[in-house]
Amino acid sequence: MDNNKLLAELLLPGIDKTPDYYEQLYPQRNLPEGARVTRVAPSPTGYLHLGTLFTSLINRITATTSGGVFYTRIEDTDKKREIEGGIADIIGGLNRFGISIDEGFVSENREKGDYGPYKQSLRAYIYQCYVKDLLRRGLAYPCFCTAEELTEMREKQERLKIRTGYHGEWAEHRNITYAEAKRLIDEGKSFVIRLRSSGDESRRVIFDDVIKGKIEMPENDEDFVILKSDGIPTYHFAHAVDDHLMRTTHVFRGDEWISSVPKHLELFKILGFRPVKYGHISPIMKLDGDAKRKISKRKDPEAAVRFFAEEGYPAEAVIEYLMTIAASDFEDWRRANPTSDYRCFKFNPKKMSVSGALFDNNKLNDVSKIIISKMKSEEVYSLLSNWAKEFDGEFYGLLTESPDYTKRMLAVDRDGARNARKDIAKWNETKEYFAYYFDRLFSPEYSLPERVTPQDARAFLDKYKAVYDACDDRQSWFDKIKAIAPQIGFAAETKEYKAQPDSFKGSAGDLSGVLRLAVTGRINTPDLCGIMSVLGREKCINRINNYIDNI
RNA sequence: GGCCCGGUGGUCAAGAGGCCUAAGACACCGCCCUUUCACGGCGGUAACACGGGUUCGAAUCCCGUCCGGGUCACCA
Repeated sequence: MDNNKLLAELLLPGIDKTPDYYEQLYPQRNLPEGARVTRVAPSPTGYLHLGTLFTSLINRITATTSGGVFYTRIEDTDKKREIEGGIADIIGGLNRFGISIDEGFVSENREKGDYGPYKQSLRAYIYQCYVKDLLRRGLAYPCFCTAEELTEMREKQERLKIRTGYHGEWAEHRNITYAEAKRLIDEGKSFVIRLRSSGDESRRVIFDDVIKGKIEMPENDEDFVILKSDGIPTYHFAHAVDDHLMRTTHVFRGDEWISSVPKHLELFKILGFRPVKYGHISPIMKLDGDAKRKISKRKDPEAAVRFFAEEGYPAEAVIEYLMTIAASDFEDWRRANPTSDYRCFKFNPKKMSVSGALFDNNKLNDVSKIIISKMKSEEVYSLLSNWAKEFDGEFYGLLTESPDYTKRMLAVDRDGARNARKDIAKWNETKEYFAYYFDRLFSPEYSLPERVTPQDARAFLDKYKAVYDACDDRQSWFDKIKAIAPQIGFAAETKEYKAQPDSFKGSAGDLSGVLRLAVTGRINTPDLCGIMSVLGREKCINRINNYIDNI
């Protein structure tokens, strides 16, 4: 047996499957021409991050647009950094945001599909078969350097001002013999397996990124690690093997990966795999002082997708906003198709921004307001109460005490309104917004509109009480106010007042302001007539009386 | 520092040599509508990073400078 084969047996004994076996086990997918197979491969080292959601959305919509498959794969090759509940949060989050998963992990512990297992820690044996094959072919070798030795080497390279890394002359164990390796192993030394790179730094590798276009870089010539000392592959190796075996066609991932594309391409080549198409996504940025930077898990609460749920942004709004960043033609499409599901949008990665977009809260709020304004009261009731149940117990109690009352409240200026209000962006604003509907939250200030004296206010309210009828429709409701106005020196019509401001104390509008303040404690509200009708006679009269007593 | 990528209003962006006196959206301001506030309508402020080329003509092509971002692990 030659050196390579001896080495392969020494390093990975008991690994007896060959690449051919897996090629047959995971056949080509039977999909129509042009269908794209995409995936998202989160690592459970933290909770669902905005960037991961964004990446998932792009991969999802790409698969959808092309009639392909979108799957999830858990990249848990770094056991040290893994956190409890990470998978549940990530997969659960994708589900909550309506990113449907065709294959792979569909919940914390359930996976489906024929290309599994979809968790890398369960695929160790597969990777090792491929590594062993590389070893036999002389394309990989063991390296016994310790972390300290590697650091020392890098420092030396830095001192010498030459390119750092384990390559060329610096690749200490590149030509290790079977005998040496055996001796070191017998001594109990641990080792990693490195690729024996045939790349040349002076040659260029060119690839066509579906988002960024043509990119040219020096070839990889580093003998990077493919199998760690614990027998688990590095990201690079797992990516090549998994995406090939799972028959992925397109990989959309964060653009921090661009610089490792030469490594990946080299791997695809020596493994005999057809390379995937890459699309590198620019990160979502945030303004920090006046510097733009990648949104960060540690510093920015909005980095965790959970934040949006807590704030009470409807999932649909977050996705809609993300779509506007993802595709520059999305808003045009939306204008042309105001009621279509975003999933019907034909996504074209060429329309993606090449540079990172600043996260724009104004825009998110606007998008969210539009979405909420289109909902009917039933839908608002269901989403709002679900939100409150999780994040505001007191409000939840109030909201669900009388669902019918709450729904009538939500219907004001909404169901059947010709112009939808756009004043709610997220559910955590609604407790304050709807406060006057609930005695427990109602805390009036007893102020007066400009131009109205306490005497006039009382006079108006006394007269109003006498004619008030809780069943009045909008028109008769306001007609009554207009009828009272001239009796106490106010103009019935605003125009009248504006034409001759000196002839009147104010207009009927000022008087409705008095009523508004009395009943809601606010100077601005949605349609007062509607509000009073939801509140009911008893509450309105009580509040009017209290107001009269307190001004 | 090496290697990549990028730079159009405050933000997201359209723009592929003449259609650019540079779209649209968000934000901001004003007016109109109006029982308040919104909604809606109309209008406004505001940008091609800089310097050289190429060309009859440059936001668009080339070079340089500056600025921003990413990456250089047994992390993904």
